[in-house]
Amino acid sequence: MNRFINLLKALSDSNRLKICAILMEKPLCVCEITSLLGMANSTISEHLSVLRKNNLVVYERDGKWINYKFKWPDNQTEKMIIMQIIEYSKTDREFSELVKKTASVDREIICSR
Amino acid sequence: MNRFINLLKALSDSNRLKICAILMEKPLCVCEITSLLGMANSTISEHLSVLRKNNLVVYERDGKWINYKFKWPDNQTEKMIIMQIIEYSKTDREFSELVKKTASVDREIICSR
DNA sequence: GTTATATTTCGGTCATAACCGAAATGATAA
DNA sequence: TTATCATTTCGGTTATGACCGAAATATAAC
Repeated sequence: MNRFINLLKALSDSNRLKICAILMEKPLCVCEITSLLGMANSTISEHLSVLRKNNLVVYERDGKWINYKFKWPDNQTEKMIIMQIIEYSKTDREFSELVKKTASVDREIICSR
Repeated sequence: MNRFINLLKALSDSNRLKICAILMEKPLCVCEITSLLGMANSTISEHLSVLRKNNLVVYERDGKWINYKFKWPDNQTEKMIIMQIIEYSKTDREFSELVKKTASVDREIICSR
């Protein structure tokens, strides 16, 4: 029960919901997410830590970057609920534009300024 | 968007989720909810205030009591999401036992001790 | 090995939220 | 009008969470 409440809490933050939505588009490194959301990388890292603790993302190293990927829960009901929450949030304009921008983000340009 | 996030936040608290679940059973006064959840009535009142602000409950006076009722959102997607969240939370044992207890709660006995 | 750099951790600030008991409110009942 | 009692508001405490910049860590590139 508490596990489920924590899952809901993790999704009840617009920035984390945005991170989930863009990670559903494609795997991203912290730099890219930082650039897309316009926040400090430490903040993004902490959000990712919350999502990780709730098994909503996984990551794997790729050269000098770490790719974060969205991960659906095994439980079908939880999966359904999360799917609806994220899909519904995409009906928001700012939200959907962010998702659209995700396709063209390029770590080679963004990182190591 | 923020409206939806606030709705999720309102449901991301186990006590408020419990209140929603028991109000789906039948309308209850603050005393009854207080008794069922075992918390201070001021705390319950504040939780109800949050649910009210998010249009998840309505209330009407009934003699010396105020009956709180659960209210589904008009928006169908939101309704669906909330329905699944509450139904899923009822699969928790403690949660479902609380819901079961609701049927037999009686304000005449509980209130004005 | 040293440097560069992506990521995480840490210290700190600010805001918010859950909870309680007590006081205030407001409607009912006497 | 006064007393009663359900409910809300208030003051205060404690915990948590979002955010930042800076320091620490770890990996990769040289």
